[in-house]
Amino acid sequence: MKTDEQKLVNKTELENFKVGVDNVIFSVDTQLNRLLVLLIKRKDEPFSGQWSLPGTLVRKGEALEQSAYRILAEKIQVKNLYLEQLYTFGGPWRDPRESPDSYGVRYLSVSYFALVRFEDANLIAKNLSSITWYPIQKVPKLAFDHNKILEYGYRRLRNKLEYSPIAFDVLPEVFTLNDLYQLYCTILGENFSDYSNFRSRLLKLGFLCDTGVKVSKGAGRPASLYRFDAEAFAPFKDKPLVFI
Amino acid sequence: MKTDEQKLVNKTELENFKVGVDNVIFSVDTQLNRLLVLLIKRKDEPFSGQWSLPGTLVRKGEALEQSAYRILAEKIQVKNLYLEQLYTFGGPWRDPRESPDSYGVRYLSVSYFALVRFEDANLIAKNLSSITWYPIQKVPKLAFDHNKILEYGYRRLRNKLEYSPIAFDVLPEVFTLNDLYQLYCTILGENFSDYSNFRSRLLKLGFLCDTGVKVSKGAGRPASLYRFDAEAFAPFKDKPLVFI
DNA sequence: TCAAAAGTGTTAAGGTTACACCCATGA
DNA sequence: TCATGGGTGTAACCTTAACACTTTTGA
Repeated sequence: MKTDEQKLVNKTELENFKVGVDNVIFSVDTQLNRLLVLLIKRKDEPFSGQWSLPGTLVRKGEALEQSAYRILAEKIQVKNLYLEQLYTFGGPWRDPRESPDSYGVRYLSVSYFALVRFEDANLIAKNLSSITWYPIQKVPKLAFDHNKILEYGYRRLRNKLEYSPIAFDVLPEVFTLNDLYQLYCTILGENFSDYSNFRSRLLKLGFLCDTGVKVSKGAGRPASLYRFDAEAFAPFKDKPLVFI
Repeated sequence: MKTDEQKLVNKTELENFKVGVDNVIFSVDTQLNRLLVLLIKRKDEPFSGQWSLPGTLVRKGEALEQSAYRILAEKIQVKNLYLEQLYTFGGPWRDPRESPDSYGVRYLSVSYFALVRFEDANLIAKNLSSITWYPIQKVPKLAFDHNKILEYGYRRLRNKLEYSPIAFDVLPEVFTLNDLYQLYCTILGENFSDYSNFRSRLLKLGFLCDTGVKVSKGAGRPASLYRFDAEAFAPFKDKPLVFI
């Protein structure tokens, strides 16, 4: 039987942690106009066989962001991406392995949110049935608290898109204004803005430059290819800028 | 001498963590029109004697936010506050105790940002020279990476104030529109907006209700006391709302 | 020559800014 | 009666939203 003294000591005892990084990786399939999120089928316990966000535990000497890039690189080959820290979920009993019968340490998750270019993202997997792009509307029940993390990431994506130039990290070097508009529509939903108003707002900002090159898409007038001019954008950095 | 095999094993070894919570606690002295941040003088190694953000290590069974509230309650008595998670700093070598000669585990910090009502915040300390409100412009070099955390929190505070009703968590139950304006001025700097425009914008939104009660401040016309009407605000929740 | 896709222009409604001005009180 | 702080009004300007219209192409 424990004395009161012992109970007090137990109460103020520090928790030991393993730290994991979970990535919410988004991509936009511009052909089918679908917003996708990358999911992994777990092959180990806990939650073996269930879909989850791609994650990993942080290794000795590894920075958190480094860990996020590592897991990303293990799952997909990609040239262009945007990545930022999302939120930290660290309450007790997130992970069954916390049980004293198991490892007896708490599992904290630092989540990151990424947007990658769909066209040049190659999935890496021994068997491709264990990794897939899921349309955001069709995501099933995920392992751990990953549905909550995903929801959080989705909200952040929509906000970021409205007042940051992250779209250009994920579009090809040159793109038509319609490509850009479609990307916004896919993520924010139709009728977030009229095309012609979107167009004039973006052009007025002055950091999209017309390359002069035209590209034809079946019938209809050919579209100009534009380029994002990072230098012309510089003055807007850290300023509240609205794209929609 | 290590074999290549051993090196590889070491490389993929998981890190063990202690998790700390560090709070960036802001307050506004409306008398002197100063934005203040709560700092603690450390009395233990490492960085003994240096100023730091109030922080603590997470205990067994304790949620992160719970930990943030605990350290806050240990340092100040306060009735009204706003608190949210800020960012997680978890790179290697943030803390000298990570050294193998010391505890040999990594110290990760989940930071929280809080805004408290200055008037009813009583500092708790055995000796008051070890805890103090610092004007934001005069903050010295802090322990660990706390200056970086503070800077991050300061940016978040300014953003939050512009499009969230956090000011009302920190104002008295009833307040004059000038009190509100002064709060905004102190945090965002003068000339963020004309008083009369600020006034009409806020009143048009319709969630500030005039109590009819007047209060006099020396010479001059008495001001109406207003109350924040949380119910009338409800429809604006989760909508992008701009106060400035 | 017609439909499709790209791109331009117009207009009404509403918001923002920078003020000038009126009101109520204490000294 | 005047200085002080509170409160109202307004005209010029800018932004937004909706939609009509022109241009350039392939079939």
